[in-house]
This record gives sequence, C-alpha cells and structure tokens, in this order.
Amino acid sequence: MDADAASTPVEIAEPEPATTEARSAKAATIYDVARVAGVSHQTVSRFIKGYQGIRPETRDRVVAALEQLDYRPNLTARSLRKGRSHRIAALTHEIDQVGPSKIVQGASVAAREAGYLLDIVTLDMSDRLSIQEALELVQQLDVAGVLALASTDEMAAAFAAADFRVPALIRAEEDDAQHGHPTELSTLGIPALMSHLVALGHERFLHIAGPSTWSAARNRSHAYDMAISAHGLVSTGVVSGDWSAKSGYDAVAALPPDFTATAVVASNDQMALGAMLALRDRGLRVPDDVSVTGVDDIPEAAYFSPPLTTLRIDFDAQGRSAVAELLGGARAHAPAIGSELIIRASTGPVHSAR
Amino acid sequence: MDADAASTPVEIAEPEPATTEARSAKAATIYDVARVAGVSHQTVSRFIKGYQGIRPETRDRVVAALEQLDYRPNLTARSLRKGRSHRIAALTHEIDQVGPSKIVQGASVAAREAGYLLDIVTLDMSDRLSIQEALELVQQLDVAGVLALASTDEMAAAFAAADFRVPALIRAEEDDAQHGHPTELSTLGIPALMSHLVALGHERFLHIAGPSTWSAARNRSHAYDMAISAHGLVSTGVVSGDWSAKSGYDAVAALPPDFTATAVVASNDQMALGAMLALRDRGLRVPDDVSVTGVDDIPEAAYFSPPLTTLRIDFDAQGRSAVAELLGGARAHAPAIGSELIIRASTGPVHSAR
DNA sequence: GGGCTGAATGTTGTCGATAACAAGGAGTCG
DNA sequence: CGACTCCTTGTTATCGACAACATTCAGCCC
Repeated sequence: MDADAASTPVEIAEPEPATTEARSAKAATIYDVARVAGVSHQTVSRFIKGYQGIRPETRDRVVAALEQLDYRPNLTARSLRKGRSHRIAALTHEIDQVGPSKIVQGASVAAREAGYLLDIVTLDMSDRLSIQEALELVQQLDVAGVLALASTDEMAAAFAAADFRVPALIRAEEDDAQHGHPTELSTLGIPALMSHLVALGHERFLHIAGPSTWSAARNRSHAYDMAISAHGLVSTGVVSGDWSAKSGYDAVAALPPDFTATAVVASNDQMALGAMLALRDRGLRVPDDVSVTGVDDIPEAAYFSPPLTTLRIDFDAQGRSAVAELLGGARAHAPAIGSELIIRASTGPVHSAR
Repeated sequence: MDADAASTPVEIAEPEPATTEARSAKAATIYDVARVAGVSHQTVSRFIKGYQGIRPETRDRVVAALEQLDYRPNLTARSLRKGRSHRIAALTHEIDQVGPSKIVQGASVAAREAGYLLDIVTLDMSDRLSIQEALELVQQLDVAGVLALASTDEMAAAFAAADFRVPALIRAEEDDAQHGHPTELSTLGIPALMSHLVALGHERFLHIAGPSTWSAARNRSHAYDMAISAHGLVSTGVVSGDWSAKSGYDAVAALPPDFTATAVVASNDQMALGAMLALRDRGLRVPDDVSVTGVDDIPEAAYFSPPLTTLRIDFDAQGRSAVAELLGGARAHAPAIGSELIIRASTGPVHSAR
C-alpha cells in the first residue's frame, strides 16, 4: 500500500543529489518482510539468523519476500539491541607516509574479515589538543574497540588518562630501553643492518633518528646505540628528523664540512632518501664515499638512485595483528613480525679515506 | 532496582582483555542520569539538545548527574531513532600510494568537521569480486553516504549497478575524451607541463600512462595526446604502467636500444622515479640526455635524484571536496582544484643529439 | 479421547535515544 | 475566585532488530 506512493512518478522536490541515482525508497525492515510474507517479524528474524526449524513452505514465503523487498538488515538497530557495534576506531597519524597508510590498510582488511569496519580518525599524534578531541569523539562512538596505530608519548599519555569503556590498544612497542631487550619488530633487524655495514668495513657512523617522542624512533635509535657499542664503533652523531625526506636532507646538509662518517643510518626510508640527495649535493657519492641505509622498505626504495639498502617491515601484518590483538584479546604479545634486511646499492665497501 | 544487580561485586568470568585497563562499568544512559538527578529522562535529553526552557535549579541537578556519571550519548541509539547515521563509507584503493592516502586523510578531516566519521573499506579497485563484496557490506551499514575515492571502470560499473539508498559519489572525473574539455584537476596542468618541455626544446616524447581502466589515467593520457598534436610534436610511444615505480622502470627498460625520445612524461611520480632509474641503468643521464616528469608531487619527489619536475595535486583538497559534495549535495561540479607545475632538476634543455 | 509433548510460529518487552503528547503549577484576568 | 494562559516537566510511543515468553497445533500415549 505504502509502496504505491513510492512508485508514483512524483517530481523530486528536493534537489536530487546529482551525484548518483540514489535510494529507490527507504529500506525495508523485517516488519515489511513479515507483512509481505504473511508471517510474524520474528519468523523473519529467525530465518535470517539461520534458525533451522522453519517449515519449508513458510521459509519459501520468507525468502520470496526478502528477495522482493531487497531486504538488508539494519546494523544500527542490531548493534543497539546486541549492545555491541561493528566498528573499530583507528587513530592514525596523518597518513602521508607509506608506513602508516599500509598499517591502516592491513588493519582495515583484518577488521573486515572479522566482521568489523575501521573508523578512521586522522590526527597529529604529537598535538595534545588534537589527540584530546579525537579521543573525545571516539568515546561517544560506541565502537567495539579503539586502536592507536602509532605510538608517541603524547598518545600514550592520552591513552593512559582516557577512561575507555571498550578495549583499547595502542600499538606501542614498549621502550626497549626500559626492558633491556628488543620487543619491537623493526628493532630486531637493526643489528643485522649494522652488521652488514660493519662487514663492509664501516666504522664511523651517523644516525638520523625519528622524532624522539615516537617509541618506534626511540627503539631504533636504541638499537643503533647498542650495535655501536657492541661492535666497538664510532658514532659521529645522532640527528633527529621528523620522518620526512626534507628532514633527512637538512640533517646531512647541516653537517660540518669535515664530517667523517662513512655510513648514514636513517630511521626510515624517506629520511634516507633526503640524506642521499644532500650527500650528492655536497659532492659525495653513494655508496662510494658514504653508504646510506633506511628502514621500512617502501615500494619506491628499490628505485631510488641508488636503490636503498633497508629493513623491510611488514606493515600489513602489523595492522592485521593489531586488530587481531584488539579483538581476540590475544594478549599474547604481538606475534613477532620479523623484519628483513634488504641489501641494495646504497651500501658498499669503505674506500680509502676521503 | 535492577541496577543493584550490576553493582554487586561479581568476579569477572571472562578474561579481561589485558590490552588496557578498559571500561570502568557499562556506560551510563540518560535514564541513569535522570534517576540520579531526580528528573525524567526527557529532561536530560532536552538539556543535551540545548533546550533553554529548563529551570536553573533543575538544570544544575542534571549537569551534576551528567558529570558524576560521566555520561556519553550513545550514537547508535541516536542514529536509530533519528534515522541517520554519522558515518560515511569511503572505498579506497589499496593505499600504499601517497595520493590515495592523502585523499583519505583530507576526506577524513572534512568528514569529522561535518560531524561524520569515515568508514574505510580498502579494496582492489580493479577486482570486480572485491568491489562487489565491499558494496554488499557497505549497504547494510546504514551509512550516511558512500564515497569512492578513486575511479576505475570496474568501480564505476559497480556503482552504476548498485542500488544505493543513500547518496553515493564516485570521485570520477568524467572522461575528458567524451566531453571534449578537461574536467579533471590533474589534467588541467598537463598542458602547462608539456609547454614547459617544449620550451626546453623537446620534440620527441614518451608517455608512461597509468592503467587504462582508471579514469584519471585516461584523462592524463588524453591531455598528453592533445598537447602532442597541439604543438605538432612526436610521441614515440605510450606505455601503460600500474602506477608503481616498478612499472615505470620496466616501461623504460623494455624500450628498444635506439629509442629517440628526449622527454618521458609519466602519469605519476612513482612511475617517473622508476623511469629515471631505468634510464640511468641504460647509461643515460637525467636531465642531460632525457628529461622526466611526473604527476602528484609526492613529498619525496623533491628529494629524488634528481629532484622531479612534476604537477602538484592537492589531494587533501580533493578528499575534502568529495566529502563536501557528498554531504552538501553540492552538485556544483567539483570546484576546480588547480594543479601546479613544479619545476625541478629532472627536466632540462635538449642537448645535441645522442 | 483426554492429556502430554514438542515443533512451529506469534506476542510482548528491550536496547538508548528522540518525538509527540499530556499534565501539573504559577501567574493573569474578568 | 474560577477559567485560562504559559512554562516546565513527565509519560508514552517509536526507530529496527533480537530475546524471552506465550500460544497453537499435530502426533502420541494409555
């Protein structure tokens, strides 16, 4: 009956969003389906849940009605009644970097496989206010969980202070420095990376670190320090960048003219890229005069000039495991996701002193 | 009364998700608040909506109760009642590329400003099955709108076939080829890019296109063709890549030894990067022997060796405008978002014939 | 054949919020 | 001083689904 109204050709009063031939009517509910099928709404509900004890004849009527009305369950109503939602809030750093965005992607896929959707909230992970706003928002969202896909001190503090009523997980590797042994994935590979450089004859190093408020940056730097002392090497300096290629460039450009490092170890590929260009601009060749390494192995790294030696991080797996841990309560500390040393042309043997 | 049951200290049977000191209790509802304040739930609701006609004394009690219980509205219930949700589904291509991820970021911010959240669904935009699944999922989600943040033929087809009950927008520039004049942002800059190369004396070009099922790729290629004929130039070939650096490398590596192009115009920065490395591997110098250009201006482009001449695309604005258009019904065709020619060292004057 | 059992289906209540309507109380006026 | 406002607050219905309980009806037993 009501359906008739919808099928009469009325002219659209409100401007039809020209974007797409949207809605054909309002969505059908189980009550609509029940009416069409001549059964009670509960029978429909039972069918949808997969309940077996429905007489074939009844079932057929329901199926037909379902089909006819193109019924789609209303997840909002279901969530309300069931008291659990199908969304996970993912707080992520502004994703102009490959790492974070791949993590998001992995998390998104894993979430979907588990029947959840990812609500993305991008923010500046080092801006306290921005974090505060985001958490405020997230808390009214009745999400099934909250995931912080990167860890800064500010974020960790905000998480600790927040009173989540749902599981919350910050993908924060604990600080290695506090625990004495590496827990973080990327860290695990740094020793291998350093050994590779040592094997090439390098003894004097420069480290371009990430922002010190990022736990990942701290861990990598810590691993660098450990390797330096373990091999009895010389660290000619540690400069902090902000993960960007520009900061890598600036770090090297600011070095004194007579710096003596023969290997530059950057905490990510972008900074390594910037460093390589700065070296070149200073008239130094990579790897003949100076070797450079990164971390992440972004897809472009293999095509830098020269191709970059780096540690491959499986971001996708990180995103997936974060979701799994959050949902599964799989508190078993994040399954160690290995990193892999990828040797390319940006590292080479030490030549005679410059 | 029932509340008493909840307040008795029972031991938790189910394992407490160790991930975080989660929930302090179940969230308070307006009924809880009303009980504490000694008013009806409707009064609480009124206060929350900002209704003014509440006696100051009553108001104070409500405020106190709200505070005490740390009340947060349940958006799910609100959505159910109001019949509209606060989420937008964003379908995006696997975001290992900078462009898409920045678009997502812009969209996310814009959505949040408008009181919405972005539900991210990542998928392979050229995999029909994957698209189908995603749309299926999205349709039960009762989102306020559906946004496709990239446009492929497959996606466009799926969108056309889908029977959305909510506004849906595919960030699909129409094909310029069909409309005769450029509608897409990036396209607008290609003429400028080509003119720049022409001014440097280039006459023989190679184009590395994106996948032909992507409308953006087609538009850029079309603009390239137009420029070629407009200036009376020679296109020595058009090769299709898949947006990746690898495909750019392969495209150039596969050229015959005697190719004569002096300028390579790639449809994005990654492919340009790959092309530059391949040229170098063939013993050619950039830009002395061959000039190379990209499109996008990813943050790394300025630090390639050599820094890349490219078209800067404002992805952030694209994401924002997509959301605005979707929500506002602002059908006014996407506000032209300009692109800007960024000239760097990867382009230079043509030297004497090789 | 009355009463029992169990299978199939229907009725009513609930989740947490908003909306519509109802009602109690103070102030005004004839 | 009773009727009539208006202002404030309370009561009931509703969104769409799921859950608990209630009912109908057929088959079976003694």
